[in-house]
Amino acid sequence: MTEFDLRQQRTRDSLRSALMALVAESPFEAISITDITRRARVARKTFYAHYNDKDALLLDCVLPMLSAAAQTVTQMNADTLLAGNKPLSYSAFKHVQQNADFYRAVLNAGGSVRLITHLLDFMAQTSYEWHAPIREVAPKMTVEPMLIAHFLAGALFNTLRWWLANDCQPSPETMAYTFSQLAAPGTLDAVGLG
Amino acid sequence: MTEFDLRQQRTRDSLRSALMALVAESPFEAISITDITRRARVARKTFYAHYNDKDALLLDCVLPMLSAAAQTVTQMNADTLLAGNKPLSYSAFKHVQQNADFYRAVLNAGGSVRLITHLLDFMAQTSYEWHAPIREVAPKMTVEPMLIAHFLAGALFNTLRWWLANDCQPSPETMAYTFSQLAAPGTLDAVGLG
Amino acid sequence: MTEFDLRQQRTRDSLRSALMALVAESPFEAISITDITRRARVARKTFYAHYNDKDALLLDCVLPMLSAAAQTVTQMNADTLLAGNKPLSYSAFKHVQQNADFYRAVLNAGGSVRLITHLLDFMAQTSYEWHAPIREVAPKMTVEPMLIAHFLAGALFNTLRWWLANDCQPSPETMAYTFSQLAAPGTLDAVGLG
Amino acid sequence: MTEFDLRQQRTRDSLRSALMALVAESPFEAISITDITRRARVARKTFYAHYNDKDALLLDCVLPMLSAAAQTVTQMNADTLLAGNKPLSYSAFKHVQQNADFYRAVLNAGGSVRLITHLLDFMAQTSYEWHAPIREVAPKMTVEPMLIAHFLAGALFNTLRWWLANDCQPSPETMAYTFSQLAAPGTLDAVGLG
DNA sequence: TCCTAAGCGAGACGGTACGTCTTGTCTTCCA
DNA sequence: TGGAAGACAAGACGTACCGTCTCGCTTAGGA
Repeated sequence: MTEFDLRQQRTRDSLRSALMALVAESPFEAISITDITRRARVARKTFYAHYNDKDALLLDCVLPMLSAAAQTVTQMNADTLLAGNKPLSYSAFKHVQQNADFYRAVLNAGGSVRLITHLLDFMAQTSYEWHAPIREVAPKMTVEPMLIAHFLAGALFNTLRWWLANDCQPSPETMAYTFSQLAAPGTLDAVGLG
Repeated sequence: MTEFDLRQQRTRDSLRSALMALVAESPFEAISITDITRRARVARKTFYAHYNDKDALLLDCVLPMLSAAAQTVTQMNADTLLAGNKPLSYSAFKHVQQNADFYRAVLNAGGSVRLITHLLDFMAQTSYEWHAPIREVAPKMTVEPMLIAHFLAGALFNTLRWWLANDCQPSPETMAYTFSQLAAPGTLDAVGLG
Repeated sequence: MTEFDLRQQRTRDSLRSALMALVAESPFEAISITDITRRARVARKTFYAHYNDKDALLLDCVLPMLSAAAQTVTQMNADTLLAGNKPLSYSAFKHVQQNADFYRAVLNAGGSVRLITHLLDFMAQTSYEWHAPIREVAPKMTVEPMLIAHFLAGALFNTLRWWLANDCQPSPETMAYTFSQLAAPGTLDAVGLG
Repeated sequence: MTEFDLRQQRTRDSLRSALMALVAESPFEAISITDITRRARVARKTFYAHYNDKDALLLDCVLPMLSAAAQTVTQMNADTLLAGNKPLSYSAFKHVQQNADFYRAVLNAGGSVRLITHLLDFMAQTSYEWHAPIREVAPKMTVEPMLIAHFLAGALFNTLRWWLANDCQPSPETMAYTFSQLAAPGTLDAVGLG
């Protein structure tokens, strides 16, 4: 019961940190389940008892971080959003900077399609939810809100990729400001708040 | 001499159309080189004589289409760019619509990281080159131009993904117009043309 | 522990009998490892976990039979050797007759060099050991004993080949007698027992 | 067209010496037709215009040497055979000594079954023909002559293998004498000339 | 001396085996 | 009973070789 849960939790942790360690050494594509289980000192069978495949483990590494990062700003209301000197994207730049090596390994040529598409969809969804308060005060919605969400998610995603390739220069603060500068006018126009 | 080139060209064509056919049937990830060579009636060795891996073949399928699509607007000058009623993104939406099944198969969970990252970089590069005339007349550049290019490339990329999932509704014309509506204000601001 | 050994033993048996079956159908040279594993319902990897190549498997098929055949006469002493009405070569003729199809397939043009040379060396070695009692009572050794052993091994080997091509006619008893008739005088002379 | 094209002869020579050179460097088994044609500066197609496979070329290298060696003693008559101080096997030992590296490479584990079995049969046939004069004067033939021929061929063959492994020690003369010492008594007995 | 058919080099190709790798399933034993 | 250890079937991987093929160049032998 509790004991088993603890053991299982420990196994999952081993697997997660094994993958994180391996990703720091070689491209995700090149890492085999054999590599992961060997590194985690875990039996092959045990891996499959917890995850269906490599990508499931990868997502299990990333999702908790994402939820955490997302929640830090979810409670903001419309006013803060429009007036805030720390734009929403700031937490994204900060989070990516803190895990730069990991994201560099995973969002480029040797990385994981599954994670990339999941990230794009997750960011779009989060963006959609974040902007719910705005939609409530928006005078007119000339553009499908989900389209805007995907537009912003894609823009942020590729800006992050460029920034990672650029050694995370300039600072997250500057990046977040610039991103808002590029993104805000068009999206506010689109909801009649220009 | 000419003969060899012709034979090789025919082999490449076989491989390309085999891959296109297979991509229409099953996710790219699940397609093996054995599948491709069997379908193309080509020996395994011959595949490797022409391409290093599956992704190289995939890129060879896509790049010619991309260059063609890109060139249709490369010659436009700054005036046309600013005043044109057919925005640059239009050719992208049109092209993707014409190959909707292919891109749906290749840009989602079962697709190719290599192609996605290549596409993002290619679109950023193309965007950068397309906007060269604008940069020449821009009064001030407050934002690194390459950052803008990646911002736009990501935005367009994920908008296209959403649009593909949405059965290419609404029309390419509408999409291109909406995309400009979202993208133009912020980017023009950033170069002092707001 | 024991279980693993049993499983491995069963795998080896499958492989051995698959090869024996295939050798009865087509020349050894023409049998691929793919053929063997398919017939044995065994994975390719598993084959290589047990043997380095086709010849190693072939030897593993033959060696146990040879040791068994060899041991049936190893304990004979010098008296029996000189006086015995069943000469040493008899067990060879008998063994080959019982596996005639196998040896026909494996000792001729489509066969295995590795096995042939191994057989020649094994027969020479066995001959050398069998004749140890004789050497102890031999008055003088005018010829290097190992040379005699190879002489006899080669003679027996090729006599067996001719006999196999001759449909194992005449009987093993007659052959063994004839072989002794041809071999004994010269070899006994050479050790001063003529 | 002349039935004796100089060009074709030169090509065959190139192939033969290429093979001889390669055999001196690596085991026959490990030599590919690609290796041979590259070494001989000959096109792949051309190889197949002259030989069906590697073994055919190998035999074409060996057979002329063998016929030559065989003919040096073919004219001897029965008297010379029985009284001669240079036994028949002498020419074999001499020939093998002159091509020791070649035969070492080709008659052992990495060698050619085809050549070994051909050699055994050739030697038996030659032995049979050489002994024709003896059979004419033999009072009684208690043993099938072809059996004797194969007995002697095998004995000589394996004696040669042992001798090659022994660095061709002792001299061909001694070996031929010893070989006769071992072989003659039994075979002469068998034809009633003991 | 020229001409013409052959021999030939170069090398792409289909087919197929190679030896290695990874995946997901299974079984046995230990804690 | 959960997990470590690891054998196994299935089958893809990238490489190698074989035998066939097409193409022009070269060249010998008959005109």
